[in-house]
Amino acid sequence: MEEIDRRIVTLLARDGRMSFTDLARETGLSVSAVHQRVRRLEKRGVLRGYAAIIDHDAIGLPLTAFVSIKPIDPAAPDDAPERLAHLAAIEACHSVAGEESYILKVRVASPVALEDLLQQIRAAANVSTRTTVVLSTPYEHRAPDVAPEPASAQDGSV
Amino acid sequence: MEEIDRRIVTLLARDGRMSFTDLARETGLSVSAVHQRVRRLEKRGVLRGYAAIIDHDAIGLPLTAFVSIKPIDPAAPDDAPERLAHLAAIEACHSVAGEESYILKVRVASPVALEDLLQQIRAAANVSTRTTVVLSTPYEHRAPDVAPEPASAQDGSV
DNA sequence: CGTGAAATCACTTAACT
DNA sequence: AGTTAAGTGATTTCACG
Repeated sequence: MEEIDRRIVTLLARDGRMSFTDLARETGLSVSAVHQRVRRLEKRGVLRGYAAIIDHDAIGLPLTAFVSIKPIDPAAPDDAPERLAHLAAIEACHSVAGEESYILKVRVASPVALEDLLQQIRAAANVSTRTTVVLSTPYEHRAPDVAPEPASAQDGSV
Repeated sequence: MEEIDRRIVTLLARDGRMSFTDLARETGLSVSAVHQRVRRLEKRGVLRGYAAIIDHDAIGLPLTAFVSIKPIDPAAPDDAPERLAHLAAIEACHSVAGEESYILKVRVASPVALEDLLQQIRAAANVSTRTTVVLSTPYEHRAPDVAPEPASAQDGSV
């Protein structure tokens, strides 16, 4: 991926609703050239989608936590992500190296809701849990520095 | 926050570039009524912004990790977030309950880049670090279920 | 891959319930 | 807060270099 695509990705990471007109101005290309590149980046999966950044306090989910999980039966097939996918409180699921097998990021309304969620997680995936409660979030969702890296496409499209 | 605002927030959390026209269709309101509500939600800070969701593999940052940090000198003032803010590899910084004081989410190009980043973190914030490397991410950035919660605004605006 | 132009559609404001 | 209407500006497609 070269210079202009990187610039487009950076700009959209910082403002997902930036217009093609503004992207064109910032990149020095014509509007339709930018349009073409954005569609290509979307199709290649470099731009995976767009999301509003929400204030979770304002929508009644003020409690964030990281939940590390470990299988009760280490011999059982590890399908925890699928078993947990129906729980809307789980925002993210990362498979990790170390003591535990996954780290979940969860958002709930209250301590009681967290307690309830943990029970659901343990029951659904047959795991033990270790929970780290977030007290405050100095920053989050910072856009990456898109550097001039290899970035070979996995899907063969170009 | 009532029904329609919650619906708007939900829709924009799932597709941050959804047009006002589509939002109007989905909510049963006129385009300008939706427009008005979105602007109000932005000003109240419920909608904090918009971002493209990026494939970090494609932009040369394929290594994600969680870095927990603990002050070397527990008596020193705790300004780790500001001291670390200049490091672009840090996507998020959460203050947490438990053994450590913060959990950072970081994105880097390689194991060596991670090693280098950890040294920078330790030096900049005078902390020890404990790192959990992400092996894969079954899911991330899932939009919340915006439920009918209190959601009292903190800024007094209505 | 790029451009410019044309048609369509979305955004934004205003005047008015 | 909502509506419709009207003007402006953005998106999208197309023909072409």
